[in-house]
Amino acid sequence: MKISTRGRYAMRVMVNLAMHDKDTYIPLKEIASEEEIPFKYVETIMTELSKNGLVVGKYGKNGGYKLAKETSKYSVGEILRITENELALVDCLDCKEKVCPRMENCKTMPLWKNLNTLIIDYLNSISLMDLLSNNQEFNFGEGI
Amino acid sequence: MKISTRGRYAMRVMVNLAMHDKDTYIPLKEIASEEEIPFKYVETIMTELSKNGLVVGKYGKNGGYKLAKETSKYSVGEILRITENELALVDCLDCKEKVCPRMENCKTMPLWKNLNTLIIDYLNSISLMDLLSNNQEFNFGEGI
DNA sequence: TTAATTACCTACTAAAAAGGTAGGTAGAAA
DNA sequence: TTTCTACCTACCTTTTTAGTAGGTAATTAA
Repeated sequence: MKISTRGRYAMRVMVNLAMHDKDTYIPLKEIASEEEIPFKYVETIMTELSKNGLVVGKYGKNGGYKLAKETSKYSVGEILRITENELALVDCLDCKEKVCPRMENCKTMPLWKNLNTLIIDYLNSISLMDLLSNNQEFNFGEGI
Repeated sequence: MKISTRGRYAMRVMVNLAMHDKDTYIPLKEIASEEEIPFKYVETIMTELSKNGLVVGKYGKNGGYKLAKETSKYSVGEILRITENELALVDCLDCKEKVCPRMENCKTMPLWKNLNTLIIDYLNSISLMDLLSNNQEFNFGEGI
């Protein structure tokens, strides 16, 4: 029950990009060193984000990565969905998996289902833009 | 970002116990076969639950396990806290870990912190008794 | 008192996942 | 044409997860 390093790194890189000028390409080398993330590792993450259209890469000198759209248009959920291998909390919830034969009268299933919904809904409700603000609470109540 | 098999098994065993008579000891062998969980594996889980006082074990013939208290007195959170190794979503949130040097100006930290609180609060709010009801929603709104 | 039954304990192992490396090729700009 | 960068493929190491094996220690029924 942990967010993987991949997912955390991805979020940090996205935030980092979000803090740069919207239209300039930032070399990954820079980001990696700023964020203290192993370059070669983050490279594999970025390739995936790029393939999924979340960032735009550009070859050659003055190349690098930039965001593909406005920070307000990214949800945290869509970023993590790519870097974590699907966000389903238990395999039984993952449509791609064969359905569990116990499902029908499994007393614990609703728990996972509800928890999963809670998490996904929350992650989908937070935008990359929200993270940039210094308000530590964004749209989640009560404080910490 | 998955609930471990350990945690899921633990929940199923607890629910199973909860459906039996409150005062009779149920041999683990029975539960394991009913729940189709490898006996030797679930044994290690039960020992832990027992050591932490969640269930009471009794040796010998007519021995087995029973719950230590009313089903309404268990929160799902307290069961999972034992079987998952701490529920903290990212290590940075785990008090036992050394504090991350980036913490101060980490833009992603509030996200994890809030999400973590959301999850823990939810798990703590659901009781074992809630799971027994056929109402698939217990105290979580909107439906699925 | 003995045999059966059960929890409890310790140690191991196999498989999978996570985290990280290495060494390239392809494309673009100075 | 050199330099810089993304992008691709394959591998390696460590950690975690899931599961086994083979006992010992209480307890009860016969």
